[in-house]
Amino acid sequence: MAVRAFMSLTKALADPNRVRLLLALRGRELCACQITELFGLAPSTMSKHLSILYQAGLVNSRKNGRWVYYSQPGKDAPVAVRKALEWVGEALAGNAQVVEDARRLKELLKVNPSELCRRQCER
Amino acid sequence: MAVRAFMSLTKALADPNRVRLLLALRGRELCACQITELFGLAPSTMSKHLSILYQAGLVNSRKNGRWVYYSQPGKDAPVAVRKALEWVGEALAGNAQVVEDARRLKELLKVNPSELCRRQCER
DNA sequence: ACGACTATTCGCCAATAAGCGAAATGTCGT
DNA sequence: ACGACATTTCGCTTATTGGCGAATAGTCGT
Repeated sequence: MAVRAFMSLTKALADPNRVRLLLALRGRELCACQITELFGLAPSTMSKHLSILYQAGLVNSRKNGRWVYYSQPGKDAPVAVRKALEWVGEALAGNAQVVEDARRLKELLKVNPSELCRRQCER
Repeated sequence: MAVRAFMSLTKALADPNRVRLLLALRGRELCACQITELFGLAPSTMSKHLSILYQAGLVNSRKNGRWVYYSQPGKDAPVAVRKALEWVGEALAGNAQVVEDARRLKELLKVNPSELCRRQCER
């Protein structure tokens, strides 16, 4: 693996919001607006984060109409990526912030995604 | 593990020089001046990099007189640290830049460390 | 105690990255 | 075709990081 490519991985992991997002994606895919709401950032900011993770190969994206769904890469992902996700997952297992994120996400999933987008527009 | 502590790991890995250094430390300890010479950076710059790696727990340091030796942490290191080093090592195994570093390091080890320090002063 | 020497800390500048809002892109329903 | 809507791109500001040289700290030999 080229150093340059590896750095896109490490740099992608060098931001708390992006790391938290990777953990939130365990076991489910999330729409961009759900992710944006979860972190309370501007949609444009979140989009940038997602782009960085995508470039690094740390998330997959799937487009369905106007919605874009992000998810963890599967078994077909490069070893370095799988290792990275494994490392992040193990290191932050049971972490307070991550647990809290999971709790808030659970609530968020009850709300219609369209409602979330509306909230973001009102800001 | 706290997110904050984990970020000190990921941020430490988010620089190519620091990652290359971690690989150079495999199997041997190196004195600060040897490291500085290997990367061709200013001593103060290298010292900063070493401090960041040390804070993150990714390197050990041992002081012997005026020299400070840096090395890979051992079995007693936290799991997250060992995992990180393992990940870096596997991802960049056989990488051209890393191999070249190893070659240059081999030459460097033939030179008396004091000579290296003198070189750095002349700059 | 003093000068030579290795490494680190400090102060500064340039480059990179995170954040936002506004504008642009692409998609759906009518 | 058009307006509403979800997301991304662009332009900008602020914060962080990497780099250097000068000054400081700590250690050795004399």
